[in-house]
Amino acid sequence: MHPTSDSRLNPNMPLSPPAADSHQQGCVRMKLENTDLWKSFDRIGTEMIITKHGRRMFPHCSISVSGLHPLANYVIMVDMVPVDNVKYKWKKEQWEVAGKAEPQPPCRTYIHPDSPAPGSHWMKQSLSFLKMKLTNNTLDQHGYIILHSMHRYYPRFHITQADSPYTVRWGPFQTFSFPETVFTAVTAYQNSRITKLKIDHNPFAKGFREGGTHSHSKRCRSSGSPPAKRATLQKRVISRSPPCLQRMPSTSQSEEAGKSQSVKEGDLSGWALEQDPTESLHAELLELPENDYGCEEQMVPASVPYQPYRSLEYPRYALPPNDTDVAPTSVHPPPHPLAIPEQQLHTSYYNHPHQHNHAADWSQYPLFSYSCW
DNA sequence: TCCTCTAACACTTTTGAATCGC
DNA sequence: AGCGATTCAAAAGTGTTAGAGG
Repeated sequence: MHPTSDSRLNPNMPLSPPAADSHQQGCVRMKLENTDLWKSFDRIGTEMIITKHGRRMFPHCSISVSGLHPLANYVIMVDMVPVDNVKYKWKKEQWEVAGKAEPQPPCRTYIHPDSPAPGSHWMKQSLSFLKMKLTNNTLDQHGYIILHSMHRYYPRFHITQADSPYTVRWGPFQTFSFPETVFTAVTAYQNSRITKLKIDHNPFAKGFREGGTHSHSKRCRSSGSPPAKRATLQKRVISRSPPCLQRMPSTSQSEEAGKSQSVKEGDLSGWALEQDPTESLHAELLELPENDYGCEEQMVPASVPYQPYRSLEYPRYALPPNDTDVAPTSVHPPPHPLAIPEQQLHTSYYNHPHQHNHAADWSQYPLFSYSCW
C-alpha cells in the first residue's frame, strides 16, 4: 500500500507530495555514524550516566538517513527501549543480575529538533541527537528521557512522514536500532575501562585528563586558571576557521530556529513526549500475527508486542534491501543478554532466537504520550 | 556493611552578545 | 548601515569523589 493510501485511511494525516510514491518507506535506510566509537564502548559494556538534572549520552546518537523523498516532510525521533526485564549490579568487575526490573518510568520520545523537515534536509548530513538527555528523575519536567539506573536500554529511531509532530501519530513509522548502542544506565560509572574510554574520547572530560587534576581535583587544585583560559581562546580561534568542524551548523542553527518556532507554533521539536506506561491504548493490537511485523523494525529486533502495534499502521511496505549499514536483521527480539556468555553478549546475541517472555514489559513502550495529542 | 545516589568540585567546551574592521 | 570576523564572559557539560541514605 502507498503512503497516499494511508492518508485516506487517516484523514488527519498530512498529504505527501504525489512524487512520494516513488520513495516508499521500505527504501529508507539509516546508518549509525560513529559506529567505531560505539563498538569500542560496546566491547567493554557501554554505560551511560543518568542524573537527576539530565545527562547527555556519550557516545551520542548520530545517524545518517537515505531513501527519503526530498520534498516530503519527515519527523525523526528516538526513544529508549529496555533490553530485558531485570536490573543489574556491578560486582567483581562484571555485571550481574540483581533482580527483577523496576516498574518502567514514563516512556518519552525525543523528537529531533529539526523536525519536521523535508527529506532533502535529513539526507543532507548526519543527524545528531547530541542534546538528548537522560535522567533518573521520574518527575522530570524538562522532557528528558527517563530511565532506571542499573537497567539496560537501547535507543530506537523512528522516521515518519509528517508535517508536524502533532500529526506523527497518524503516519506510518519506520523504525531502526543498532546492536552496538545497547547500554546500561548508571548514576556513577562502574567499569573503570568505560571511564578511561570516555575520558579519551569526550572533550568535556579533558578537564580531568589534562591540567593535572585528574582523579585528584579536590586535593590538587591547580592555581593556573588564566593559562587555561588562554588555551581555550587559542583553540577557539583555530576552530572557528572551519565552522563545519566545530559542530553541525544546520543542526545548531535549525535547532535554535526550531525552538523559537516551538514557541510560536507549539512545535514539539526537541522535546520528549511522555507516555504513562500504564496506558495500554494499543493493547488490542498486540495479538496480531508475529509474521506481520518483522520487516518494520530493522537491524535490531524490538519487542514483540511493540512491533505489531506499528505494523498495523503500515503492514504494506516491503523489507528494505539488505544493507551493509545495518546490523543483521532478525525478526526476533533479543534473548536475555545474560543467557549468553558475557564475551558473546556484545557480538552476537541479537542474532539468537528469542523466547518472548518479556512481552508484557515491552508493551509499555509505545511511541508517544497520548496526552500530548 | 554494601550498594546506590547526589552534590560539589575543577576544568573544558559551547554559546551568544559585544566589539571591531572592512 | 550592513556584514563577517573576533573577543570575551557566562553557561553548559564532563568525570571524580565524599558523604548521605536505604
